[in-house]
Amino acid sequence: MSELVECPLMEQPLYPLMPEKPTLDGVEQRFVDRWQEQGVYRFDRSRDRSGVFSIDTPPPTVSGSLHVGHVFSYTHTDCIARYQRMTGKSVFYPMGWDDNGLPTERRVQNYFGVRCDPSLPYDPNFEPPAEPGKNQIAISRRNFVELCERLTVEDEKAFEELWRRLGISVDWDHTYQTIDSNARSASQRAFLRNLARGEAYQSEAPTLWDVTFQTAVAQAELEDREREGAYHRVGFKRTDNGEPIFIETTRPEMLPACVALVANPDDPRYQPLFGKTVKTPVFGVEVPVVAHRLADPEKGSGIAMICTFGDVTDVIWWRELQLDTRPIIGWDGRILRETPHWITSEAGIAGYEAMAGNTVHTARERLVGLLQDSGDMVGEARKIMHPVKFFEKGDKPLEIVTTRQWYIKNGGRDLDLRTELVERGRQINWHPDHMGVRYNNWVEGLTGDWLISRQRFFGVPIPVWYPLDEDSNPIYDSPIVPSEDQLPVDPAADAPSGYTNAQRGVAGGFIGDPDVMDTWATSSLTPQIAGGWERDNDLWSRVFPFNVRPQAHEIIRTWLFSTVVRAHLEEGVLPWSDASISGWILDPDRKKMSKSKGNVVTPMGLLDEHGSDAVRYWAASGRPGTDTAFDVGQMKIGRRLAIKVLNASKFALSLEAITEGSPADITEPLDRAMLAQLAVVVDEATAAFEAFNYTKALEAAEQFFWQFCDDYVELVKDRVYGGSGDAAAKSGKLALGIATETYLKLFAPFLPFVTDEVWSWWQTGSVHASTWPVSADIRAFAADADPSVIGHVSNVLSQLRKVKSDAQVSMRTEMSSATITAPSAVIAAAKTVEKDLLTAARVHAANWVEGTELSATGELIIEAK
RNA sequence: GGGCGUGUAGCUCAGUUGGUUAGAGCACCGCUCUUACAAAGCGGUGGUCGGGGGUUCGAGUCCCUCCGCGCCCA
Repeated sequence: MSELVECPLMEQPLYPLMPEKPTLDGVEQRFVDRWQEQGVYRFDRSRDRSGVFSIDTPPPTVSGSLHVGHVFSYTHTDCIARYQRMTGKSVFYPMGWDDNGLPTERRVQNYFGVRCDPSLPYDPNFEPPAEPGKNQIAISRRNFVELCERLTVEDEKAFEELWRRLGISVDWDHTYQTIDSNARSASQRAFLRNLARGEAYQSEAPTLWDVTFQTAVAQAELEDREREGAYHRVGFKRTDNGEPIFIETTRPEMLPACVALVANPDDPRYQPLFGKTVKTPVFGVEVPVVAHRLADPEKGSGIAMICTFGDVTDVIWWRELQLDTRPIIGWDGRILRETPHWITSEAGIAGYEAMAGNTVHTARERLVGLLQDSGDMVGEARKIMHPVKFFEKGDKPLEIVTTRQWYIKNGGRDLDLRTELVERGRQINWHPDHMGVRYNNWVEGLTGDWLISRQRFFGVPIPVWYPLDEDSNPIYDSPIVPSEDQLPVDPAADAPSGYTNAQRGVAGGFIGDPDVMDTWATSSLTPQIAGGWERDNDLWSRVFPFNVRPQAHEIIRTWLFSTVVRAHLEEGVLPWSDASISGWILDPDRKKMSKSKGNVVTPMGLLDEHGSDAVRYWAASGRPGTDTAFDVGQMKIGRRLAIKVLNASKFALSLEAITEGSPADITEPLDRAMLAQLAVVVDEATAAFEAFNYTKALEAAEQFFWQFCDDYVELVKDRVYGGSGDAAAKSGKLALGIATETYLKLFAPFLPFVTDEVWSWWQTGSVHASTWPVSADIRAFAADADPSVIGHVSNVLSQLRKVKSDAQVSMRTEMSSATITAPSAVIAAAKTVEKDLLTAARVHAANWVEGTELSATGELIIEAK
């Protein structure tokens, strides 16, 4: 008994919380819970704007599936967020869910077996059937939206679970949905202010139209797809002498909509024809031959027909040459049933009747038959490949129809605004820099304003009504708008002030605008929605303009640009100072990963298999803006790194590493040299993070850490055990402690779980709530040591190890003497730490020889067995 | 067709304003059961930097040109 009391060494170990066998098992769940309980990532709204770092987090489309790309890009942002938090900023990192739009509508239709009919009244007691029936049940828009909301709640849970498990440090108290009432209010408020300032307007104009979805499509949602088409060579007879003029068209079915032929003004073949007229074959309609620069002499026969509206070039010609309007395509994509008034000949009327009511495909077949019978078409159709415009989510070629739609000015028609928006793009700090070019190309290539109305259901309604005249015709020129305190409104369900719902659709009453806003018209307001614009002015003043918008490069033209437009119009500022653009995930064949190719991987499965830190390590190794290969190998390296952090830290702490001490305690040149190197690494990592280059910050930390483990720890081991006395041991313990604390902090943004695990053994609180290392503090302990010394010493140590490796003996083998040849600078460096070096290499005596190349030889002491 | 990016070891990638014999990790080969770590450690092999031309005392790096790949826009 008494012996135990008198023996201080039998007291508790220095770090009693350190486990006997450290492990990564279960760290994710343990710390996810702990962070939530302790509110580690809670936004501190006592801080003013200068103390805040705010992130305009991309709201994922929750009805889409989770994929590796999510893990990839959100990790990038999280690394930045964690760094900023550690530098002392209060980080505003909200999460949003993008529920709007077509994908959700489709899922709701299939899942519940319903379809939306906006003409129906809201049924507050509606319940969908337990199993979707054969026929879809028609329900009101509000009922439909409620089902959308019900379904997306489930989707959001899956996303939230993944983010938490991945260790994304968002503040879950600031979560929004792009369809929730705050988002609806913000979207409608912004729209009403655009309207009041003349920035939003409605127009009856040719509009790209998806016949499947029955909705208008904006320029930003277009994509060209290469499709097979065929040139049909068709003759138009001159009205003066009956000679045929041959055009080549891929859309012969548009012939009844023809308003002119067009050729390039410089084309000598057709110059004599300008000002003359021709007659359309079959229909016998007289049309002029006109000149325009956009007519391509190389294309087809060099002369083309202009129709209402076969393609976007037709629209330009129609507008600039002020041609007639002769539409023949309906909103359903079929040829209009009623024979147009401009077709008057008997043969023409008969020809039209053969096409009327048909799809364009059938109409084409019919008309080609007629043209061949009449001899107006020469030969067979000649097949070609050509680009055709599609809605990015659609699978039928777009038609152009004339409809009344809402627009917001975006510089597509107003040169001054365009100049301002180009300038805004220049003001953004792009990461990487070259992504700004995409913005610029897009803005300068705009051909019209932003079409924001959509003929869909699950979105934010356009908040206007129209009065009806005595004949029940809407008076579109004088829309009725709500006051801002009435928002959000649903014009399909709510009546405007001064009216009752009994007057809906009645002469002298009103109707609501039936349309909803484009998804981007809502998500362009994510800073406003998340930041509490006009809802929580206190919050707004602390977070706006935001610091950074993280996003993918393919939506620069849509999300990024539209957000700039809204902030510019409303606030006259940029919505954020920086944009950090992440790249794609490529599969090992360097193809973009996609579901259709069957090469996507379930993110949760990855986290289960490798651990969150390991997957994050892989993600963080993808440089900003760079496409990155999906690489399980990198995840395994990440896992090894996490385990190494665990083991190395345990070892350092078991050597009684300490952090309490003064610079005077660091007496050993080796320790100073290591700390000098560490200070440089801190500078590198800090500079990289300030430039949003998380990858470079990780590389700097990692490189230091491996060398620290391989060389410094080996070099200092014996001394810390007491081989050179107490003072020399204390110097090593303090240096080990400072280094351990520092590398844990440097790794914390990347490996949040393992670093907090180690932190919990010997420090209080969370490493994520600690402070980012300051190089000057470390440098104070390093005195004026040269940071390059460690590198030289490592190289010498390697050479001494090589002697043993070549002799195929254990590294524990003693050497009675060693001869080291090296440049003078290396010798000088090594000699400053000679005792540590020779002890670690188990060399009894060293002989230093100056030479150009580093090498070593030695006398090994082989003990007889 | 136009724009941007990219091409460095078998694979994944670093290579700062042009400056000694081009680096790291994985893989591979060899060694060491060493007391933090054998799912580990130590050592090593491996590249005419996509091809060609040019500027320069000197080019992975700058210029021209061609080729491959990716994305964006037509």
